[in-house]
Amino acid sequence: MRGNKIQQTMAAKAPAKRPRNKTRIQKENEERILLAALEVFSQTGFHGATLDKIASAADMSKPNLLYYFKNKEEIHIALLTGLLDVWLAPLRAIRADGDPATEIGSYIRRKLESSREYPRESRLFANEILAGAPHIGDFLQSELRQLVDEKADILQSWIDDGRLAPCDPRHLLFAIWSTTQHYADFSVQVRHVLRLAPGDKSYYAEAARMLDTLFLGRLVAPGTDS
Amino acid sequence: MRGNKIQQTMAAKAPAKRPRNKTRIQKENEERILLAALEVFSQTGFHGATLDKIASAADMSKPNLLYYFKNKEEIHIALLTGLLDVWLAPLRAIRADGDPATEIGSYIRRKLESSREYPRESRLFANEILAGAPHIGDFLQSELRQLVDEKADILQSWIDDGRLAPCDPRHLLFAIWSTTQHYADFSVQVRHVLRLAPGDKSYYAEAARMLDTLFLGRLVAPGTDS
DNA sequence: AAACATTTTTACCGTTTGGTCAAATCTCTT
DNA sequence: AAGAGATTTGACCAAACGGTAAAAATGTTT
Repeated sequence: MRGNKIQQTMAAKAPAKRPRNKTRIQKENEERILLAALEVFSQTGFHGATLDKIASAADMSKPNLLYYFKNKEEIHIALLTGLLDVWLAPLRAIRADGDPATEIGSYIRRKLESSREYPRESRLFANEILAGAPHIGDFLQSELRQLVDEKADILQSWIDDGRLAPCDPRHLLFAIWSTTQHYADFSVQVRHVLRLAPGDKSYYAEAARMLDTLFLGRLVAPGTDS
Repeated sequence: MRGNKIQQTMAAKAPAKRPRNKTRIQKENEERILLAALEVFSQTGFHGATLDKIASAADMSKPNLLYYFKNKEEIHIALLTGLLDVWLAPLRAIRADGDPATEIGSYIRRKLESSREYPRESRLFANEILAGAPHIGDFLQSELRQLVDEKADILQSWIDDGRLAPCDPRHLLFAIWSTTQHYADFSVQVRHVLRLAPGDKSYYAEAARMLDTLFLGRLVAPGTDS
């Protein structure tokens, strides 16, 4: 009841105006706009982004931009919904019949890879969640929750088999999400602490090592606690 | 050369207008404004916040608000700089002569407590970092970096003593920051996944257990990997 | 209670912003 | 090459926004 605006408008106009196949120009320009919007939204957030900035980033006039998307919100929603499948792909890939260490390790590597390759998408998502998820509340409650339920069951079965330490599987996922996405969302802080130049992404190698130790190894040496 | 605007303006006006002690009303109203601004900024980010919203949240007229802070940016900076000491307090408390497990465990608990008690502050900070830290870049490069250097040395000494697994100490801190702050910054997502109502913070108990297992215990059972 | 400083309000201003409209131009099909 | 439909543009608008000026009201001090 919250994130279905696209479908509503589509459905409402369906009888009056048939969808028509997309033109070459249409496809090209929509792609250009979404690319420009990703850049702008991820840098300044929804409210900080202006149609003028997006239009100029897409090398296009503002009215022309609004010929393809009827308003700013629609661009934002189009970006987010387009992102969600890619976002969930690493989690979907977890297999119940795999080895826990292997599966979790691969998942972490995929999420970390995702942070390194798609930092703008990560920040777009982070901005949306921080703002209270006004556009993807539905997704969180349906698709995401269902997928998490599924995968949590797998993790739970591993726990029941004694192959994974007893813990709340969902919180384990939170830990993986937060640590991996941190490197995209808080990259400015990471770079300042590590004294790296703006473009430098060399820290990802060390990050992978750290997360391996944390999730697959043992951090604190045994015997030190009383 | 980036976050010293307050001092500049203060210094510039110093000879012309002495600082004068703050009035009762002044102190009261500045506090009211900062409280209201925290609420608004943390909900909508810097650009999404408007002076009208802040003023009305502070139950005050806009010009009256601008009598106490000369513009929107100054309110934002005042909030952030006021936050930073509180933000670093948990890290400062790490002692070199303590037990690694105890010290790290306490640090995690303090950071988690911080997320639960000050979620708005956490989101304010997250928003600022996501936006590229335009107002606290200096802080990240100086105070934060120096403190991290200090504490990283402590962690490194524990590693050298074999009391902590070999890892990059700074990345260990990143992992603690991200996992603990996640519960404040991404609380909407956490709640949706866990099927909890908006105000419900009951997940913090389970979060603490998870992070203990992760950072102080061993997640994946030994012997499962080939 | 007079005198002074502080605080608050009313009215306003220039700019930015999201968005519209109709005319002009371009593209594709026949 | 003509016509229809798709695309692009320039001119424009109302609302929202950050901020100002000066007068009015209030508080404080003597």
